Amino acid sequence: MKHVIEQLVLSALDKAKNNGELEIAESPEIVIEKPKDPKMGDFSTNLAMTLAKPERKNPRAIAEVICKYLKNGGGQVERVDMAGPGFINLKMTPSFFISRLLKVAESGEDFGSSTVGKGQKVLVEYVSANPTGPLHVGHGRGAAVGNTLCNILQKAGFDIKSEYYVNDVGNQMNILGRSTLLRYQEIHQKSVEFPEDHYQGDYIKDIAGEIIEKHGAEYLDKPEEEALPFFRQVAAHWVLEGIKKDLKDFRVEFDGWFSEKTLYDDASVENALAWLRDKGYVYDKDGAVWLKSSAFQDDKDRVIVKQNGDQTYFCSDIAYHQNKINRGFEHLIDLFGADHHGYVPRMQAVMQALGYDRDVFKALLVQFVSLKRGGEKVAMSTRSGEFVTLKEVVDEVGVDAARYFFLSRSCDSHLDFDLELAKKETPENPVFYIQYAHARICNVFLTAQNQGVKVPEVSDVDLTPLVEDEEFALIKNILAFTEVVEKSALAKEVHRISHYLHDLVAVFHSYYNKHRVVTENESLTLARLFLLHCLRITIRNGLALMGISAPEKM
RNA sequence: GCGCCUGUAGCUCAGCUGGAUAGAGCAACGGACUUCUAAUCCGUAGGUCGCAGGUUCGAAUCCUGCCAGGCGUACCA
Repeated sequence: MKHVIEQLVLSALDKAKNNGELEIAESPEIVIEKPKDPKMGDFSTNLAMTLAKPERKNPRAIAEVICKYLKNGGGQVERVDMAGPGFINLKMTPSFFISRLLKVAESGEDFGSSTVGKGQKVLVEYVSANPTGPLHVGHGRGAAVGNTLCNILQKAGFDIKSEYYVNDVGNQMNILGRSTLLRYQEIHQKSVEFPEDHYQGDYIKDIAGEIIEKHGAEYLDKPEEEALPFFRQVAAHWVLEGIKKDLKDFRVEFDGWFSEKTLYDDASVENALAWLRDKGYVYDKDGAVWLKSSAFQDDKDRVIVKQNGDQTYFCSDIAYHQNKINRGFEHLIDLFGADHHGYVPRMQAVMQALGYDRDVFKALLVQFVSLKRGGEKVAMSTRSGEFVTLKEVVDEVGVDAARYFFLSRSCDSHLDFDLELAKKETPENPVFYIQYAHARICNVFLTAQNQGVKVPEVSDVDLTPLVEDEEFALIKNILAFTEVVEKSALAKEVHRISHYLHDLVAVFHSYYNKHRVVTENESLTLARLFLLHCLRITIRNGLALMGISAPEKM
């Protein structure tokens, strides 16, 4: 919608330039805003103020010229005036909004989509938690944000694929296997010492128990070298399947699950290293192999092969990200927990070493979640196995509430997640506010239906009965949806959607309390129903982006 | 020490990349259900935007320096 206004302003500038009233040496950036006070108009621009310097004129004088040429705005501009230090305020005609509202109904599920992404191929990698134990709340935040970011980017016209990178090789896997083996022996009354750095969680005992069910004491007397691969494989599979299920239950699905192991099997890691070594970005020191990441703005060089010959995770990350680019992705977005932020410069260094622009890689850092229960902090520690899992949270508060809490805060601020609050079905809990609006609208349609009124078709609806300020406030808010999605996509800021929906729905609730929709006046009823129809589409589409349900009844 | 994030109403947070009188929700207080769901609405009250400088027509927003909290600073992930 603002693009249209932009065009109007641009053409006004052109005319002013052609008539010699303004110089306009270079075309300025047009910023269209919504004035704080609706009395000021529907749109405003500070253009005259930004032009003051290059034009060497008083901003008010410039504004006056622009206003003059804006007045013939193709019959869409009702009023244009200058205010304050040089703001230009525009008020549009009702038909300007009405004609656009019709398109909302036409677009339906598609409303909100745009082409700002220009079909650029983007790979979003998120969660990617080590498959050594169940996901906890922190992963949940990453999952909700990553999933929603994909939805938003897609809606904004990016070509998105999502991926979970499975670290299925390395020392962590060995420890997982060994933890399971030890528990297995323990259950068979064998006295074992369970090391502190092994996985303490009860799920390890569950896995061992399942192995016993199928294989009994078969592995009890086998040497560790023989038993370990089996336990490692079974445990890894068990954990990964659990993760997949938890995510699915959380409405998070991936386009792909990428196994780290395959990068070793097909020699990708080896080849990447050889290539980098050939370029002189890899060298040997102290018996280890290093990447010269300091050549690309990283603090220091990083080890990729340890003294003992094991590769670091960072090593296969190089091959993995090269692999992503080889698959044709133009932008790589990784979601990291805040504790991984040290990884960002070294990944950007990798991009450069591989010969790409460092900005091809973008990390989205998601800050920590601190879990509370009625204001009291819930302690969490992975090592001791005392963590609150995603599943537990979802079981307790439900998917909708959990996702809403994760998605309504900016990623780079710490999140206080209060389980008691998320669970409450009272006005203290903001989750239901949006859903309630949707249910209310559905109920209005039910009432209308019971009285034999049908929702009008786009082709024959008469919207002239819509005259109330609140109605136009609603229409304007609905029409802003596409821009919100666009901006949210470009800024990669997921939380804008929930704030937008909250504001949108507030306007509705207020309207609902003031005006009746289903009345004796048929043409008015039809027009209002149509407006609500468009509103319902917007709420549904917005909630769909966030992966939150839109209930018809509450 | 260095790096990243954060500091806005009693609490939880927005503030659209420098604009007009800093906004919501919750909590507090006062009102609105014989009328499409009161999980709602209307109103009142609540602020030295961490502190101090700087940049300009204009700063919560940009720059510098402090202060406070979180997270990093591994041949762990």
